[in-house]
Amino acid sequence: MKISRQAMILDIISEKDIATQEELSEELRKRNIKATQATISRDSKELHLIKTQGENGLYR
Amino acid sequence: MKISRQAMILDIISEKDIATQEELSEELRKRNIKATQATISRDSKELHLIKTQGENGLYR
DNA sequence: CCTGAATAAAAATTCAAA
DNA sequence: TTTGAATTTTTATTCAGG
Repeated sequence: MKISRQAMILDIISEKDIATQEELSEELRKRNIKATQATISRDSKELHLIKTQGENGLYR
Repeated sequence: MKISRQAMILDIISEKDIATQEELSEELRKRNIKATQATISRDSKELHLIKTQGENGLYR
């Protein structure tokens, strides 16, 4: 379900250093949520996530 | 020169809606500053620019 | 309306080279 | 140390389909 996946995404990036949507997909999978990069791209947009620049390029 | 190009980048994005590094390259060229996407990518990192998400995806 | 697979588009990086 | 050209990687979008 979309809402819970997006909530989980926010949870993940608040706890871990995530630099790509693929990494996010992997973390979701560990939590038994299956989502492709395409879906995460759409989620990122809806959640207004941004990739910080500078050394690491993490999602926030 | 790097410093003035980066200053110009900040100036451009404060005035115009810029969504891609190619657009930025074009705007620079209009101002007689030649820089490829690769260079702008590096500048973006140094300047800590971010792409906002949501409808437009502008640089800030 | 939501999603995945495939693809396109954009951004980051590598590899000379100045 | 900075850059461009080429390439790789990442992200956005298109195009079905559920």
